[in-house]
Amino acid sequence: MGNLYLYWNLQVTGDRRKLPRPKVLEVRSVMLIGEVAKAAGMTPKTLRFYEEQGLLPPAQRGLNGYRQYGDDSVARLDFIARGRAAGLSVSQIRNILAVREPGNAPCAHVQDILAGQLAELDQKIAELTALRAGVAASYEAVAAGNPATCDQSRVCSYL
Amino acid sequence: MGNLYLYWNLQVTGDRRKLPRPKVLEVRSVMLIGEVAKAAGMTPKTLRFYEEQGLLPPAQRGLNGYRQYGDDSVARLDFIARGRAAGLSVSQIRNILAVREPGNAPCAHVQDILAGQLAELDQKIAELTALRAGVAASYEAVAAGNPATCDQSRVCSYL
DNA sequence: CTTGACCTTCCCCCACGGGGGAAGGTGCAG
DNA sequence: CTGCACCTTCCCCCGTGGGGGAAGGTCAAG
Repeated sequence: MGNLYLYWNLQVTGDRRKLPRPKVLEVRSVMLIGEVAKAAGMTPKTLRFYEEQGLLPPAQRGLNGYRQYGDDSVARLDFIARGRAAGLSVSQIRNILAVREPGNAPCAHVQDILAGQLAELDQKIAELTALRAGVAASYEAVAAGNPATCDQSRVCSYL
Repeated sequence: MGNLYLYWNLQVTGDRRKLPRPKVLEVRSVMLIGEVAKAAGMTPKTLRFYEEQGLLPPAQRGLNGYRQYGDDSVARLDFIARGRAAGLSVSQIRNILAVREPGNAPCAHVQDILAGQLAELDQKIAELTALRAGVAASYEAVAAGNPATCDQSRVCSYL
């Protein structure tokens, strides 16, 4: 966990003279990618991947080129994690986040996406249930049959 | 649809003189990869892929290098298609077929695999059902909420 | 003879969600 | 000074189930 000082901010904008020393004007904490990844239960690789995929805005860089993250990044990553745990794909999460960018709440959009997710889940559940019924029928047939009666010409007459 | 003649068989072993002409000693029908693929509702690419993956034995080759298939291949491909339709992975199907190779019926093995499939499907259905419940709860929260009350610091307070 | 429809091998490509590891820079401690 | 742990970019890899297309051989018909 590093610290970001006004020192740095003003160095960027030009004048650094007459400014208080570091440790005096601490502005906000800055985390390295590994720390923020750990805080979000992910790996640095995953964070770079999310940035590349547009789930995270291009991170601020320190003078050494290191990515700098604040607590808001952890919150955003938590949101992403919740979305993925909810079965949303990366692109769906990107859609939600993109809609929010301008500042307007994406609730309606989120609602649409969630409705789509519900329909998709119902579809998948129905497919798997039908598949399960078919597999169960095959299983019953195999369990009831005698291996000796297997039709050699069909590899397995029960499947 | 081509025809395989004794002619070819004996040409391979050497002496082809004194042999009956083709069309006389027809032995069995031989299909090209495209025909057999079409009969099985697949593409030639898929058949080569299955051969590479060990689902099909390395095909016999004609003198021109073309793969040669018989009706047994269609039956085997139908088995594979049934297995895939039943949700079996390529490697699971390979296991079943491998067990059958020596000649013993793999019914017990098939039964084990189907039992595993059932357990796996039940697991997946349970997961998706739980996920659906969570998504539905989020949906209800979003639908009941007022966008104006969105907590800007949390991206979307309902997810 | 030419054309078209087959076939062969070869290698690269898709989505998905990242992981592995190389080669090189950085920062702090001993 | 030398480790060590961290960071950077880069490119390739996993598994799943094939698809696309190039470059070249083969075969029958017109």
